Amino acid sequence: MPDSNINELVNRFIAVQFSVTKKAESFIKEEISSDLTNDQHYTLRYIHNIGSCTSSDLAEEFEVNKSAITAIINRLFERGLIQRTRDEKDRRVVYLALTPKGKELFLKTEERIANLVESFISSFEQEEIEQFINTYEKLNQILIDKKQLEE
Amino acid sequence: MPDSNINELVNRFIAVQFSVTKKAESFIKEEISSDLTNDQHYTLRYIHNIGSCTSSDLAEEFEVNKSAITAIINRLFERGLIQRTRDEKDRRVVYLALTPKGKELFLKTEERIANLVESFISSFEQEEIEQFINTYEKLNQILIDKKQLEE
DNA sequence: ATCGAACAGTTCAACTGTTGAACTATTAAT
DNA sequence: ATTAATAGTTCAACAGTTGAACTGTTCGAT
Repeated sequence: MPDSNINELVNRFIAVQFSVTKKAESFIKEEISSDLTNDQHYTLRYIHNIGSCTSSDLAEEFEVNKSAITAIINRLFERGLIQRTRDEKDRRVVYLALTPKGKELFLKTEERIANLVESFISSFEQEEIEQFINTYEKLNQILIDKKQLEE
Repeated sequence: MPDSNINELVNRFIAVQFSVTKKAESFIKEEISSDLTNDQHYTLRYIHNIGSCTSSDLAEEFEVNKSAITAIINRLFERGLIQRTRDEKDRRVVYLALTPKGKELFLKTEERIANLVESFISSFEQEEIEQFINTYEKLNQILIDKKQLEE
């Protein structure tokens, strides 16, 4: 790629990534804040999609310390949205899963978010948005690979 | 767009947007956390790019309450990175600008971030990344329009 | 078989960022 | 002139985060 353009592309990318992220977070918050914070929703989403996981899994996925996860899980646990189950074979491990109440609340908020996202992306031609998501997923893979190189 | 695909696109979009954002934030933090938090950097960036602005401008741009901006600005002010100047015509208004020290620190951290972003996007063919950023900017405009409809 | 290292998770203090209400100071409106 | 509105700050309360210290458990090398 010629150097003449790459700085401009980098700056455009930084600006648009920042702006879209801020606005998307703000729309999601508007939609769900009466029920959950955004981070609480993302936590429920991860556990729901994977079925059951540990604090360490979440810490790795969200790239934060385990103690940050403990704090989030404690709040969800106190509200009866998450259950903790000790592994009987390795008693250090605690499995996290959604309670029925947690699952119900998650599905409700996730549906609102999906409707929101659909209202945005349905403005595009299917081919354009598919190409966009394909490139976005490639970028994600590049980030994952770079992360693993660090370890 | 046919309904059969749109749910899948929505889910892929939600997943990849979340994952890229988390990882990007984490890389940036790794790069600059010895000097600034990410939010502090974004604050300096906005003020630097626009030259001079008010707390209210920042609150609108970042979609948070003005008191959240006061807290961030206080920390940057105490470190001598930002200066406050009262408007002599309308003495309610306070203009924020970077001090030389603030500008120097900002340029240093911004360069590190630009190098990071460049290392990611230079993996792509120029045409693909340009198309990606074009669509991303369209999406940004859709979010801006939707935001304005709410007001 | 034991004992020290490694691991999973928690607790705690300290910090950043956020909200929303109450407040100060100033300007605008009628 | 009095009332409204505006710009910004302060404060208490909360969510999220870090990093160190801790508990309890398992693994591994001798």
